[in-house]
Amino acid sequence: MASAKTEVFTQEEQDLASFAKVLSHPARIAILKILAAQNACICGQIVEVLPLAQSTVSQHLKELKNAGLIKGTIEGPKSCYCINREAFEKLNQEFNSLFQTLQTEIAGNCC
Amino acid sequence: MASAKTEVFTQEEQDLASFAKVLSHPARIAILKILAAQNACICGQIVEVLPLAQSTVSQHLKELKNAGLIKGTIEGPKSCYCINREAFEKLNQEFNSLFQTLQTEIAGNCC
DNA sequence: TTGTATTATCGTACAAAAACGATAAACCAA
DNA sequence: TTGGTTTATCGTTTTTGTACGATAATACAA
Repeated sequence: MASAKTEVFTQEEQDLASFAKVLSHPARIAILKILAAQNACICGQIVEVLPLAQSTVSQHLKELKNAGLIKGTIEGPKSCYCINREAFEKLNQEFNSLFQTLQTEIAGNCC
Repeated sequence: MASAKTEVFTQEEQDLASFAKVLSHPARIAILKILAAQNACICGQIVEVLPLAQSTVSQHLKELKNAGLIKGTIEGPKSCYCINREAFEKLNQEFNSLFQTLQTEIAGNCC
């Protein structure tokens, strides 16, 4: 937060940080699991399961959607959400790339 | 933040969210890369590279250390930090586990 | 058209994160 | 011991995140 002097960090670092931020709340992880496990794509079904107000769940869904991790379509008065597989494949790759970098490029630990 | 009603979410969800939160700032990702790439384990060297105040860098280092992602040892007046490989292996596994769950357990997309 | 159900958005309150300067703490060198 | 170097911590300010209730918007049913 604050200024963050975001200009200085690489695009990759900022992208990864943004994705991580979306995953940094247990409610959003729970929502993703719900979407993945069932066809419970309707917002109301998620509200029933989670102990959060409808407006709060809707807010989390919005963030997940803004990040591209889920897709949403309107079905009449209802809204249908589901996992965006392509996005997660990309995200998975980015994380793995970071992990590989961190684990392999160690020239020799000093601790 | 706020209450977060953390009691309701599973331990796995909370753990993953905590790890993600640590990675949710580009400065911390940059610090991890610096530690991995060089033997620049000294706090001062990181301060030189990043456009952040020394106190801010120290704060980020503390968070990384609290999360167990890096190890730190005191060398006289200096502090030496380095990547905790074991922690990253575990983190990598947890993320991969989540990604697999999200990508495989889709019973049939509705969007 | 009127009502009902569902979801999104607005406004607000509070908690947490991020940044910085200043200062304290720790250790080595002279 | 004194002074210099390095890092951690404290105090503060600003920004962001989280949560909720209330309300608006949307579309279907009667």
